[in-house]
Amino acid sequence: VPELPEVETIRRDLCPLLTGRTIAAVAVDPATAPLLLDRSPDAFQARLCGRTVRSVGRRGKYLLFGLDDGATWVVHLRMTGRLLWRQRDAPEEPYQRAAVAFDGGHGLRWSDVRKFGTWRIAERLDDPTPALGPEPLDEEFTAGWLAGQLQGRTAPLKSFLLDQRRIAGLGNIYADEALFAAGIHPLLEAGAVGADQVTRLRDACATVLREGIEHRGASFRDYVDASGNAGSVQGHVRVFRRTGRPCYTCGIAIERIVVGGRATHFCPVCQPRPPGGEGR
DNA sequence: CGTTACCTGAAA
DNA sequence: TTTCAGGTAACG
Repeated sequence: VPELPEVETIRRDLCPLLTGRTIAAVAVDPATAPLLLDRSPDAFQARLCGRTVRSVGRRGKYLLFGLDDGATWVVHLRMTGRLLWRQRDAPEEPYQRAAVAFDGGHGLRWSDVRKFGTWRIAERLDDPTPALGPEPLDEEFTAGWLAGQLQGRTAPLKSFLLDQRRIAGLGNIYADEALFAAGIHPLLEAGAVGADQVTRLRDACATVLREGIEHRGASFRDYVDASGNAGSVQGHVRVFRRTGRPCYTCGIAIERIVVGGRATHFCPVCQPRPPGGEGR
């Protein structure tokens, strides 16, 4: 569900609401706790209560709540996780699995149909996230750097783009959209991307993610922002889930294949199959 | 590197 | 009833 633009939208919404607020209580559904938390619900609550939020950050698809004692509360929404800012006495959310009450009468509700989401606490000196590639909207994400990463890789380019250790934050929607914007077939071997294509690919990744943030994320299914409102990216995609519908550029029907176990959408004309073509 | 499992509900 | 879902970790 949430990729970089969705997580960034939530981060921007929550930053002014949470910064300076102090955690008053943490409640977690006991059946969900073993999947959600990195410790017992009691230990988690004890670790967070009384802490004040100093920063609300993001790294890839991880939300990072910086606490006043140097620790970081690390949240990953995975497929169906939602963080909603609600008044204390607001009714429980559908599939609400946890809640964090803050001073001031509001709190965060955690809703997660599939229970894949994770909360953990990273202490001051811990790495808050696993090893991730660069932020695609940062300066360090250059064509030269990307070319070096692509070098020698045999995986399909689509799979490369989804690998968070290479680039942090692209998911299935924006990977398909970036490949369309760059005019590259998703099955092209990563190491076979040409020098001119690398530059287009770098720019395409940054552009689709920036536009995704501008449209406040993609609500094809479960995603909503911290107020419960849908984004509008789904009204602007060129290929994602447009199987059989005409390409906005050339009019040919968009195709759907499976790459690395993920649904993949592309235009067979605007993203021509590479010569010597990958098959499957 | 590719495949599978994790969990649940909506859509086909 | 079966398939599919925007993510990742753990497999072989």
